[in-house]
Amino acid sequence: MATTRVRFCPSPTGAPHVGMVRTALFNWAYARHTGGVFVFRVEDTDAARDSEESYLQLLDAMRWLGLDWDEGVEVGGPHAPYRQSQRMDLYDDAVLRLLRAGHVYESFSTPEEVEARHVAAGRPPKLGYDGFDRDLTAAQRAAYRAEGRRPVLRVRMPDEDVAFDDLVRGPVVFKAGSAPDFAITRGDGSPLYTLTNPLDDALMGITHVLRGEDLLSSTPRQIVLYRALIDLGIAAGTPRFGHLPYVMGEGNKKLSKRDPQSNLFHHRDRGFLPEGLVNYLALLGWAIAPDRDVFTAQELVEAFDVRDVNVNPARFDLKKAEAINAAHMRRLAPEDMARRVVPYLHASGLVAETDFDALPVRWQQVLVAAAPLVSQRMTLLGEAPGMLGFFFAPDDAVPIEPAALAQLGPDARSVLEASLAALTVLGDAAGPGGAEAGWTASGIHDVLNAALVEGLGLKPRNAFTPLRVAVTGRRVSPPLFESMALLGRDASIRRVERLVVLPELG
RNA sequence: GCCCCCAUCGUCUAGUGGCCUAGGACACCGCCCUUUCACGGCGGCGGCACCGGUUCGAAUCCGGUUGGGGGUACCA
Repeated sequence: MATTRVRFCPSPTGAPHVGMVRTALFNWAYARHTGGVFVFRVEDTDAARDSEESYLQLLDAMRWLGLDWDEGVEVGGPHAPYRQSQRMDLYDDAVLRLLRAGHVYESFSTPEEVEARHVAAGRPPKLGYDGFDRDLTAAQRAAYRAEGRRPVLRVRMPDEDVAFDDLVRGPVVFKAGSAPDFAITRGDGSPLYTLTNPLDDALMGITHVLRGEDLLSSTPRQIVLYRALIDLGIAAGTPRFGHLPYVMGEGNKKLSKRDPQSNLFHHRDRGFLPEGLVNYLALLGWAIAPDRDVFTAQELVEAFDVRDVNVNPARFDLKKAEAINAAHMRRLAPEDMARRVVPYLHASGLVAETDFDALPVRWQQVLVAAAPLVSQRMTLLGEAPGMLGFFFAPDDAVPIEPAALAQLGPDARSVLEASLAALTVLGDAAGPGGAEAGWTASGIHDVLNAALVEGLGLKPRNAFTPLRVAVTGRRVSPPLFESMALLGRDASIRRVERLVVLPELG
């Protein structure tokens, strides 16, 4: 059996779109699942809309998500180059052969003329090209050229139904005459997507075309072009097509490029894990099992088959995406989590370094130790600064939320004073001879519990909330005693002392 | 206008004629756990668009209706 060859072939226009990424993901997963080849080609034939910046973003997106490709831009391969802007001679050659064989013809009609003919004949104006130039004589063509007109080349559509078996939708039939003869070049001779996409697929031996549903109705045209390419010996056969459901936004519309949620990098900036996004995107139109929806890319690859892809459009649901991401967050090993959090800490100005390895060892240790405390409390890495910021702030400058202060009762000061008295008797660390007196989470808990809950008869909630505010500045924080243990004895005590004397207190 | 696709809880989905008085997840609401917030556990809310057929039997098959979406470019 021939090797499966699939491709991802975006146009570099604008920022990477989550719908586009989902298409890339399914192609990648299918290639990996079948042991096939994943080709990454860039379709930059529209100079007016394409940009180098967008091309770079595409690479960035694919690499970030871990969607590696076997052939294509940057890595090369037997069918290089993989940017269509560098393949123009190939297109020119194919166009010539198509024209000589009579599969395409020169068309001089302007859109305005076509429309005028429809109107004159009492037809709706927007019917599409009418085949007017199909059988122009050489003399007529010469006359048009003499007027200064430059023709586009059109493919003759057959007067018969075009059918194919869609990998996700099953049999699809387009009625004869429903697609007009279509252009494959512009008037200046430059090739259009309608030519370059199927031609490159043929040239690159693509066996399975998995793409968005928006291209479903262009499939009969591509099949007809493919027949011509087969006739010319350029294509070995027609690929199998599979049309993936849309990714929808709010309302019932395709997720718009204008919507920030459509931008992959928007989600990365907020702190999505690539694992989380890959997992969530795979859920849009596919399911790994009836009762499970958290899985790794590897598990996706093992289970993925295009034939299992759903036909319905799927709405991008940020809440669900975040929940999936949170599940992956909890799976991260402490050091892994610590490393990933650093860029977000840096972005918030909490640390000067952008990279974990550049951090002072003391802070590396704090981060790794704090990771397990916060991993199940975070949905996105972007929450890390809020969650961990108090570790990095100077003791006398920990920001204290007004709301956190406001919730404290009138006895907060006395609670803090009692805490101080209890804490100061605690040693620096758990000594070999006196474990109960060490500055550890359990040591701190025991001594505080004895002083406040048992001693003063306070409810745990009332006893520990003032301390939490003193140490972290917030009403919500990582576990208090573990945080104090990590922060260290001196820093913890200084922070409590600071709050005690704060005039705003009670 | 014409062509094509689609239709299960609010959302993502499982379901390919009997295992379905329709399963899971997110969201939401209770309760439990608990030093906050979470995690976790338990429970609840909530759906086969409609009408006909086929069949002993239909969410599943067929036809239609309605409702969405896409295409109909010298964009991709």
